[in-house]
Amino acid sequence: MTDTQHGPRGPHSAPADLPTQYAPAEVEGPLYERWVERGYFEADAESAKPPYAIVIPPPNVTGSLHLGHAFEHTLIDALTRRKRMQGYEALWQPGMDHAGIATQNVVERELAKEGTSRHDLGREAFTERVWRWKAESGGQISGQMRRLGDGVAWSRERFTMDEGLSRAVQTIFKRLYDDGLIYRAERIINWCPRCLTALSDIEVEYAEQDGELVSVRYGEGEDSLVVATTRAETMLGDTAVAVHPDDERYRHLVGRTVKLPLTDRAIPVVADEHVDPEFGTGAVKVTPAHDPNDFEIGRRHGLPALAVMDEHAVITAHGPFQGLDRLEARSAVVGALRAEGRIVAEKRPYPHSVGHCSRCKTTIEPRLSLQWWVKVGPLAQAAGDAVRDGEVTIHPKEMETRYFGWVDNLHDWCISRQLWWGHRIPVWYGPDGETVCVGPDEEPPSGEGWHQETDVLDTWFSSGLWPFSTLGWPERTESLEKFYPNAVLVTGYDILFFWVARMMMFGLYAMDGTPPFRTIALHGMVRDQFGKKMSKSFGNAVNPLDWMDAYGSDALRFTLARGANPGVDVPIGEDWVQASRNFCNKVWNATRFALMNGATVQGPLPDPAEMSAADRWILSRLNTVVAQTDALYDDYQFAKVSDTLYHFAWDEVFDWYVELSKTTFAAGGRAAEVSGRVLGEVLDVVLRLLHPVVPFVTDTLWTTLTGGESLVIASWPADSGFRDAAAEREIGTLQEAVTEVRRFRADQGLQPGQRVPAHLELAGTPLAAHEEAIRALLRLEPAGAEFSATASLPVAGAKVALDLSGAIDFAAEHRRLTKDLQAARKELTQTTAKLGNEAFLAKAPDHVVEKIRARRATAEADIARIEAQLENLPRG
RNA sequence: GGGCGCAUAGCUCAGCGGUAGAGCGCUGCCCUUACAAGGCAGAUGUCACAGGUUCGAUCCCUGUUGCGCCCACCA
Repeated sequence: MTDTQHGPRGPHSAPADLPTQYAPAEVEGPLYERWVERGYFEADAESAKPPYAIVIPPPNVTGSLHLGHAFEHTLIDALTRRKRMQGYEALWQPGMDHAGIATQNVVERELAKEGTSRHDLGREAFTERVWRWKAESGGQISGQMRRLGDGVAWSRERFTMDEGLSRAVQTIFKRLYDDGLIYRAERIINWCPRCLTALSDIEVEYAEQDGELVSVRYGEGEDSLVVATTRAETMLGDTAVAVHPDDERYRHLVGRTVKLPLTDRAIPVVADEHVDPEFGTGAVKVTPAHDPNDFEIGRRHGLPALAVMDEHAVITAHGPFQGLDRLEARSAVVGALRAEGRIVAEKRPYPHSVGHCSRCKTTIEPRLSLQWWVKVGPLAQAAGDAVRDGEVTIHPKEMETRYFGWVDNLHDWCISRQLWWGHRIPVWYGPDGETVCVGPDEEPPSGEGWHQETDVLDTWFSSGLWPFSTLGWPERTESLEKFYPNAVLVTGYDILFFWVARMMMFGLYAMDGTPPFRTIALHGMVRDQFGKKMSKSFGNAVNPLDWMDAYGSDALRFTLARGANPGVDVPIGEDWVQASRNFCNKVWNATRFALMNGATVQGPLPDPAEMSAADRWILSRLNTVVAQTDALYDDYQFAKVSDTLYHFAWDEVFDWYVELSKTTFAAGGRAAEVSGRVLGEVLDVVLRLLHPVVPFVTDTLWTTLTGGESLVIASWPADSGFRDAAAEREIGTLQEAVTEVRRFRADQGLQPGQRVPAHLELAGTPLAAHEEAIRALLRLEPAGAEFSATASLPVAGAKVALDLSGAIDFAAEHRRLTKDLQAARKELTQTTAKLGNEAFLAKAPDHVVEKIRARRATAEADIARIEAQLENLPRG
C-alpha cells in the first residue's frame, strides 16, 4: 500500500515495544477514546465523499448491552468501517428509544419500592421523574458500546423523546390525520389489565396454555342449544348465540331467543357465516364487548356490546360475581352453572392459545374501547411495492415472503397507549365535541372546556421515523439531504414487523416515496453453544462484558462475525471466543516476527523479477483474497469474510510464508530485502482487511508497523490485479513435498526437532530453487562423507534421500504405503471406468471430464511414487 | 389451520449436480530463538428415511419421520 500516513513517531517503533502476548485490556480503552477524540467517526454532511449511512436500531433507554447488541453492532461497525476506509462519508447514527411501556414500568417499580405510585405523583411529576431516571441511570448501553469499539457519530446521538424528534412525531401525525390516515374509533383492542393500556397486535405474544372447555346449555328443552367456551365468565356479557346459516340443527331457532343462564336476559339466536358448524356443537356464544370476533358478529347483526369487566379485568356486572377477578369469576360461573345442571361436558386440560402482554406477560383481555388508529392500507401497499419493485432489497431473500405476508395482510394499527411516558397525541377536544389536531407550529386551542388527549403514542410510532427524524426531518437539513436514504438497515428478523415495516411505511410516506434504506440485511439471533435460545431463566445468558474483559472485544467481535451467516441464528460459546482470542494473538505475534526481521512498508514494491517464487505466490494469493473479501462483504457474508481471512492469514501467511521467509531472512542480502518488503506489504493489507471486524488489535499493530496515523482512516485495499499462477503451482508443489516428507518423519517416530542427514536431488524439478527452504522446514542436514541413504522419497520428480542410520522399524511405513497404494489404485479404477463411460463423455461438461482426467493422472502418479517408495524401503 | 425453514464428523455449522469441509473437541510427537493463546502429523461421516429425475445426487423432485420458527379471529 502506498498511502501510509506517517505519524509523529516516524516509520516504526522498535519491535521490543511489543510484548509476546497481546493484552487487549491495556489497549482497547485508550485507543477507543483516541479514535473518538480525533473525530474519526463523525460524519460531515457537507463532505464531497459519497454517503454511506446506517442507523443504529435504537436500544431501549432501559437496556444494557447483551450479546444480541454485540452481534448486531459488530456487523454494523464492520460495514461502516469498511466503507469509511473505501472513501465514503460513513455515518453510523447512534441513539436510543424511549421505550414507552418498558421505561414507565421501570420507574413505576422504583416508585412502588418507595411506597408511592405514579397516581400519587400525577402525570407531570411522573414524567419529570422518568426524565430524571433517564439522566441518572438510563442509557448504560452507550458506555458499553464504547467497550465494543462501536464507531458511531456520538455528536449526533438522538433520543426518540428529544425535542426535534417530538417535532417529527407531531408533524407526521398531523399530516396523516389531515390525509385521513389517522382516525379514532371504538373497537376491540388488546388490553393489558396490568399495564392498563391498549397494545397493538404485534405486542401480544401467544402461548399454548391448558384451560378448560366447558359446554353449557343455553335455553330450555327443545328451544335450547349447547355452546362451548374457555371463558365462561364472559357469558355474563353475551348478547346472542350464533349458528351457521346452513346448519339444519338450529334452523328452527334462528330469529328466536334463548334464555341466558345465571341472568334474567333472553338473547337472540343469529345466523352468521363466521360460525364453523363442524366445530364443537356448531353454536357459539356471542360477547361483543369481550371478543374481537364476537364484536364483528355483533356489528353485523346490530347486537349491543355489553361490557362486564373493568380495566383491571374485574367483573362489573351486577350480581353475585361482581368484584371478582376474571379467573375467580370463571370458576365461580362454572360452579354456578354446574349447580344449575347446565354443564353438559367439560374438557380438561384443554390446550389453547392465550395472548400475553409482551412487556409484563399478563394475560391480554380483549376490550372494547375508543382508540386512535393508523389506516395502514395505502401505507402498507407502498411498503410492499417498494420491495416488489426492487427499490429495496431484503437480504436474505427468503425473508421477503414473510415481509409480504405481513405487509399485505395488515389490520389497522392501534397507536394510542394509556400511558404517561411517550409522545402525547397532539389532539385537543373542545367543549362541544370538537376535535382539533395541532401541528408543531400551531397554537393549541385554549379556553373553557378545551383539553388535550391524554393518551400517548405507541413507541414504534416514533421509532418508525428514526431513519429521517434523526437527520433533522421535518427540516430539510443538509444531513437529511446527504444521508437519506440510508444505505442499509442491519437488524434482526425478529423486528421485521415491529420496526422495519413501520420505517418503510413512514419513510415512503414522509419522504415522497423515497424508501428509508436501499437494503435490509437481516441477521439471526444469538444462541448458546448448543443452539439454545439464551434466557435469564434458563441460566445460559451470558454478559458480553465478561467475555470482553477476559478475551478482549476483538475476540468477541471476531467470534460473532464468524458465526454470522445471513438470517441464520448464531450460536456462541466461550471456547469459541478463546479461539478468536488465539487468532488475535497469532496476528500479534506474526507482526512481531515481521518487525524483528525488518519487514517494511517503505518504498515501492520490488519488481516481481526480483522476487522469489514464495514472494510472488503470497502476493498473488493476497490479491485473490482482497477480491474475495470485497465480494463477500458486498453480499453481507460476514461469516465467510472472517473465515476466508482467518485461513489465509493463519495457514498461508503465518504458517507457510513466514516459515519460508525465515530462510531468506537468514541468508540476508537483496533477497531478504525484497522479502521484507513483501512481508510488510502482506501484513499491511491483511491488517486493513481484518480491521473492520477486529479494530483494536489491527490498529495497534498497523500503526507500529507502518507509522501511519490510524487504520480507521486508512484506505481499504484494492486488488492490484497481480496474479502468478506459476508461482502458486510451484509453492503448491513445495507444500505437498514438505508435507509428504513430514508425514514420513512423523510415521517413523522421528522427533520434529531431530536433525537428519539427507541428500536432495532437486535439479530440473519445480523444487530446484527451494533446497535451503526444504532443508530448513524438514530439519535436514547436509549429508556427510559417510552418508548412506536408508530411505528415499520421490516427490514431484525430485528425490529426498534420508539417512536414518537403520534405527527405524519400517513395518508401519510399509503398512501405510500399502494402504495408500490401494486407495490410489481404487481411484484409478474408478476414474478409468468413468472415462470409459460413453454416456458420461457425451453429456458431462468439458471441465468435469478434464477434472476426472486429472484425477486419473494424479492416481497414476501416486501409484508410481508409492511403488517407488516401497521399492526403497528396506525389507523385514 | 396456514406459511417458511432445518435434518451433513462427538458439538456448532458451511457446502449444494461431478473424489465430503471448517471451527472447537479428539489421538500422537514436539517448549524447532514470532507465538504452547504455539508447531507438525493424524483419526472420525450408509451427508435423516423411502422413492424418482440424471451418465452421475449430500445437492433437484415427491413422499415419510423428527425438529425449529412465523402468521391466524377457532368458540
